[in-house]
Amino acid sequence: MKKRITIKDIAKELNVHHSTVSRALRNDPRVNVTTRDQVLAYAREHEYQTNMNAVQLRGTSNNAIALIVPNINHTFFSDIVSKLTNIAYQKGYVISVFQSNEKCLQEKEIINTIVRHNFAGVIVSIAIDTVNCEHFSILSKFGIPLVFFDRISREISTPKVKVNNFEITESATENLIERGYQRIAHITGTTNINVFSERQEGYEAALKRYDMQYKHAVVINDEFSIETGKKLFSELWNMLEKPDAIISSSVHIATGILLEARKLGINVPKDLGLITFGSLLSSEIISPQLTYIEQPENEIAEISFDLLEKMIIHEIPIGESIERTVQAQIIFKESC
Amino acid sequence: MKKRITIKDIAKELNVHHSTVSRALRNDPRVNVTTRDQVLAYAREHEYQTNMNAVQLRGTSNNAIALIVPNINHTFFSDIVSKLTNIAYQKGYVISVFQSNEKCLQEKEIINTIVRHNFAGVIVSIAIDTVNCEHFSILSKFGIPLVFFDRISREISTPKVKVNNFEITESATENLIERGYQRIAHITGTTNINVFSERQEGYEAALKRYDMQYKHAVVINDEFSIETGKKLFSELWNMLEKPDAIISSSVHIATGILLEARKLGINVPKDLGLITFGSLLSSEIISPQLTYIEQPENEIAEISFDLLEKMIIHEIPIGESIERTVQAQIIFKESC
DNA sequence: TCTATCTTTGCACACGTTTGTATTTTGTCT
DNA sequence: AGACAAAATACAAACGTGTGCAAAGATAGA
Repeated sequence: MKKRITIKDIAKELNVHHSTVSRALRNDPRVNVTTRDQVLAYAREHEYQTNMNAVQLRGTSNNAIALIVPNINHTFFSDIVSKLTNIAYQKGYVISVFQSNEKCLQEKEIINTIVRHNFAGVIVSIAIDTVNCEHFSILSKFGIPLVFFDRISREISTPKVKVNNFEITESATENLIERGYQRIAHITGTTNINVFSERQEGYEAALKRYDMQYKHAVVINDEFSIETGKKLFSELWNMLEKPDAIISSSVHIATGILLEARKLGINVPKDLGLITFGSLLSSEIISPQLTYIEQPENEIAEISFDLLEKMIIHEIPIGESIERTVQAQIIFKESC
Repeated sequence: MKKRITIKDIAKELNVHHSTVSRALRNDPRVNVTTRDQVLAYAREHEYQTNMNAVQLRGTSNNAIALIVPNINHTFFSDIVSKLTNIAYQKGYVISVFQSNEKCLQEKEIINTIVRHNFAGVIVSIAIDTVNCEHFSILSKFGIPLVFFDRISREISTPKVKVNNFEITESATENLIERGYQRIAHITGTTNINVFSERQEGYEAALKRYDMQYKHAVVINDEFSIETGKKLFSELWNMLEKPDAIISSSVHIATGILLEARKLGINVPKDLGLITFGSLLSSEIISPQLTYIEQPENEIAEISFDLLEKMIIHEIPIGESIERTVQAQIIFKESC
């Protein structure tokens, strides 16, 4: 466990000034080729590593990006995390991933951490728990680029990447109607999140256009789990006016519904139509296979990173209000 | 976009020296209560945030931990990432997650990044691609604590958390034998990873004890995907000596096998027994349900963090060779 | 009032880099 | 050889904090 080697150590050893070493390491043309090679050789041999704290303190450069997601272990987010990490790596940036656990308080503290550590930029999908987005404004105050994706805040003016939730849910609802379903229920999350409110609006728009009288929206405050889906469906099925089709914002919920329906001997898709947002890895093996709405994770990751990078290199000013929408699509299978 | 406020700014404004401000912010008893309150009030009002780069440069404290996993979007790892992130958050540490993509080269560069950014400690599960673990030794050289989990390196002397792969695979194999399966195949990964070699050894030990003549191990170099599983099984089923049971190291592979078997009209578990490591979220809904080996992700995360923290606070010296083994268990379902 | 002790604040340096400017060395041409 | 430009190097300051030590101020005891 030896002490970390610095440019001053190298300088002393080679009888030059440390500023020369600094320049040599960065291939500055002002330093003589032979001394540069000497420095590089010595540095390589002694495993010199730049101290990024010093570099960042000085404010010269900064390649650290922060990514905040509500959950790391949900497919939608873990896919995006994975993609973003790879894109960033390829472009010479380093991504740190943070998990808000859907809690506003944790989100706040993460933001503070990010400011304290001087990250070059932040990509966020906000927590369900978050109603007031005030804590994000500190980033702009400190001049830190910010990009929202999927779950965005209307209050904060900054680039955003979102999915066409309204249109795709409207379309899904219309599809169910045209297939003859009469009583379509919508299971979604709290409406302070744009994603869920837009889906709800799309659902309602379709019902209205087709002049359907049945309307039933369920807002889930529980965890989006299979268990919750089961419980929810058995409640739903005990109501006077049972639905004959369901659109679910969560594939876990939908899976729970499917399981419970199967247990109750309900035929999907005959007695119950089902469309869900998102898919499971094992979707193929489930019978009946779920019709699902596929969101373009790759595209979301790419656009988000692109926007952030443009902000970092000042191609896009901080606070600019750009909104990019990507297209989800319905993948028709057997459940409707 | 105002400039970041520093302790010197506060000092100037309050007509005290910045060292006093520094002490006040950290509740040093040496500073007068009234001036301390003044400082704290001013800091709060102007949203002062410590510059961690300066703090870390000075070497006073460091609460940043790095976590390297082969893939973020595989259940086993994303669960551990999620748990670890939460534990760390709760204890006042900040976790940055890195993804090696199973590539040794990326792993190396991540290690360098970690050294450059002065992380307080590292938790790693190594990439499949990694045969030579030399690049990890730089961490000890720089005095950075290191803990391996699941996929560990035998070469490096440092705390390690592993699963009882040998015993559990031996037990799984014995179970299949006692249920009457005669030709058991083992599908696993490259043997330079301890996880896979230990499983292979457990498999062989069981065969030997029961004096079974059929032995067939398949090492997968492809991606652990459903597609690979399908292809693999159709190959396997075309061999002269077909297996009548399979133990799979990957749930994706097992799922592919199940799908392909179903397609070929093979009855699971009658014609083919199947046990897999790991499970899918939707495992419940698949028919037949897969018998799987459950690994205690929570425990792995907890122990790993605990060991790392002890190293950070010097309760465990760097380079200490501790090995903790957690117990996996077989969850019996319908596939065998 | 004077010394002794305790409390509070100021001073200066260090952490490892980068960079503008000053200084030295080298090379070229007359 | 001398003058001058060009190349190479050295110097110093700065980024924001933390800390040992000195200094100043306050308090108390005699």
